[in-house]
Amino acid sequence: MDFAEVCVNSPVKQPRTFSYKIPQALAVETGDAVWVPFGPRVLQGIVFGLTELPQVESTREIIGLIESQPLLTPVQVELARWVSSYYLSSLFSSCSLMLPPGFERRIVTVVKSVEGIATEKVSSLSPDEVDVMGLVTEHGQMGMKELEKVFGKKKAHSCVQSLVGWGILSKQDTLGKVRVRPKKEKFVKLNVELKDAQAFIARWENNSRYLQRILLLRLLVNEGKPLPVSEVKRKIGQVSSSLQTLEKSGMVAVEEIEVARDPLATFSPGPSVPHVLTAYQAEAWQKLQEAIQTSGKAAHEIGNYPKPFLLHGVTGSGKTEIYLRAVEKTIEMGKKAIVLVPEIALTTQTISRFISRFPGRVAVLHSRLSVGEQYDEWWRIKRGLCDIVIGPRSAIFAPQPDLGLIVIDEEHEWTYKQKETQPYYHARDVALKLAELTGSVLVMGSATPDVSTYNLALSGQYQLLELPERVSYAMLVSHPPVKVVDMRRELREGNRSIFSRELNYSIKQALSNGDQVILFINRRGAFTFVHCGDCGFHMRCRRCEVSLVYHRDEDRLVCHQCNYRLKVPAFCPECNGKKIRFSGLGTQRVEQEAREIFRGARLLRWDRDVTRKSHAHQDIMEKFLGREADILIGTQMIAKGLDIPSVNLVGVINADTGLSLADFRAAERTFQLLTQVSGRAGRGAKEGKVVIQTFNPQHYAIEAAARHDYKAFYEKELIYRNRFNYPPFTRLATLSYTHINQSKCKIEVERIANLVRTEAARAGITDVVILGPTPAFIARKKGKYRWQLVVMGKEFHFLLANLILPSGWSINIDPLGVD
DNA sequence: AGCACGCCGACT
DNA sequence: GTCGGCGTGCTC
Repeated sequence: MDFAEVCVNSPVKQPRTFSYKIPQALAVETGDAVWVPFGPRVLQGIVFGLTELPQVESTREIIGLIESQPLLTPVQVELARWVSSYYLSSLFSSCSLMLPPGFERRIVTVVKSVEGIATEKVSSLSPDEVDVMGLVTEHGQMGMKELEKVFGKKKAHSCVQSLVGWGILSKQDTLGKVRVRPKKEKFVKLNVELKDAQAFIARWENNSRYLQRILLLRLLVNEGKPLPVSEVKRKIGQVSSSLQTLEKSGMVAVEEIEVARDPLATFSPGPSVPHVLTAYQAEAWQKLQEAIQTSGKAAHEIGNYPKPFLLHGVTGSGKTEIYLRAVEKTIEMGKKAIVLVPEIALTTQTISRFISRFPGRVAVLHSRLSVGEQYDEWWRIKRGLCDIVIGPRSAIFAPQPDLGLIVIDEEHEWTYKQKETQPYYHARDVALKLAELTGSVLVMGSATPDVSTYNLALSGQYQLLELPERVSYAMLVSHPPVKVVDMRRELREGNRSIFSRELNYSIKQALSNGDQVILFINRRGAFTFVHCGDCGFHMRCRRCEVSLVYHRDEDRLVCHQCNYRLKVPAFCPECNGKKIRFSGLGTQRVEQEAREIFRGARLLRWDRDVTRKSHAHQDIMEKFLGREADILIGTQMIAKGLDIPSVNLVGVINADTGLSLADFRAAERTFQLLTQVSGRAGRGAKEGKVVIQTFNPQHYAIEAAARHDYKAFYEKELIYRNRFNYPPFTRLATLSYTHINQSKCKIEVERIANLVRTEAARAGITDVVILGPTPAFIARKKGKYRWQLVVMGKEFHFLLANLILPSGWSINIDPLGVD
């Protein structure tokens, strides 16, 4: 094998590998990170495979290894290949997901002045060139980036080029700074026999000049192991001089040892409660246990990997206990696990249970960890030191060796789909592929499974495990009764408050009983719609096609898309009218009105505006748990993970906000959210109550949520999906294009639409429909127009994979929601 | 990123 | 017919 197929970190994203010759002296294997020449520069690359023959005749040589061991396993290389081809993204971007944090290093161009320039050359330079030369000579050397800042990109480049041509300056590519390296700490240890040290102590301990040295030696003798210098300093004060003397005399040695930073410091382990399984739990556990046992015996080696599990369990049915046992069993079989949770900050209660059940063996991957901490964790995992990796969607790419189990908690959550940067992957789909590649057992859990997931479970693709009962502290509890209030009727009967009479009464009742209340409203801000009472003009963001929301605490109009902020105008910008009207409902207004109506009640608000600070989630949760507030008002955040026994009433202020969205998944989302919110009530000893306010009381999503009836919802939803041929009956992809010029944007999208349609016809593809061009749901974002095509069909992969799109385009496979 | 290549307009 | 603007594509 003389050649390597390498995917390079090229600024032009390439979905393929390039062939390089392996130098005689270099041992290269699949998964290695290498430096390779690429055009005029040196780039980072990942070896995807070794071959006898290159793709092209003339090849260049690999420069060297970046790390002495492969950073990706063969399975990960395979997974990267799959991610790239499925999501139509570059190979390197897929690898990036799996590489140690801070791995990517840029090339920095540095300009230096050349020694001994003949002065006669200088006289023929332009004034700009003289300035550039002057600045560079003054600093000795300068980065190209800095020069660009001073002179502008164009000028800097042209001047540098001619100066280099004259031989006055020289240009060199160097590597950018390493962003992270292992954290090292100085340790001090005894460098002589124990008895020699003791003899030294005995001899000098009464001499005051030796005080520090004696203290230090005693400490080392007593501890019997190397100690961090920082700890020594903490215990016996300043020691650097005596340390130096002892080191010189050879009594002690100081060395640097790599240490891991401790990211679990912020998690307090919860109590580890032994559990007795209910009959349903026991049945589910039985099947899961069998699968873990067989897969541990490498059944997948004959191409027979275990069928994924869907654990459908109502809120509070004890899914976490099943996960914990599955992890335990997996470890017993000598394998390791990855546990995915939707959002670390909102699932601390679940994570604490893992940490206390498996102390010292859990790695929690948290986006709030510093890059350094993330780097340490990556290597700890890679070295096989963590039996369990818990994290958000990206944790599916953790370098966990000997993988035997993948758990996806709250499988239906949308946070599992990456939508900020390419590849736009879904962690659930990646997990399915990874489970297949490693023969791991995959457990997806949810109270309200994704309609597509449940459909696959019913069709036998997944094994369905059902937990239909609620348990609390080993006792069976019933679902709280849900009262649906028709807000049209409230209006008709003269109640214009945002609280229905039912909810108003229930809150007062709960407060007088000393119970806690949760109020759910799915929008931030105070008023979500601001318009002119005279001409009807409505306040919109000037860069995005969305309404501005009035935020009372800062007295500003805020764009929830681009964060643009604006003072409320005193006059209408259109007709100069004075009647600026506020309407629509957000958390701040609910807080305000609740303050007026329920006087004396202590309120707490939980939305993105108050959680921007780092530990805010934890703070709010603890405050509410510690009964420092009576009413908690919040957005979806309160619907997740919060397990508070003393909450007896949950009020949904407006169940319809999600329903009105132009998305075929609107009903599903509403059902999931309402079910989750309702699940917050009555987790303790008392029976809870849920009040849902709505203008659509007959909507099937609301009716089914009120009856806690997942199956009824699923059946209605599936009929609707089938009628309009939406997933799971088809697949979707959106191709979107952004451009500052509205008409250019539209023309380009029309061009591609025609291209795709022609190509589909030519290739004889009949089951693919191309919708559009249409403006995106948010037709303009941050000043750029957005048009898109929606591709619907079962087999569009071939069609899209061969499409060549100019820059400005992006493809989203299996998109979630409107964007 | 940087360089080659090519297409089009202004000039000898 | 030639020179050179820059827009586009390629780098194993």
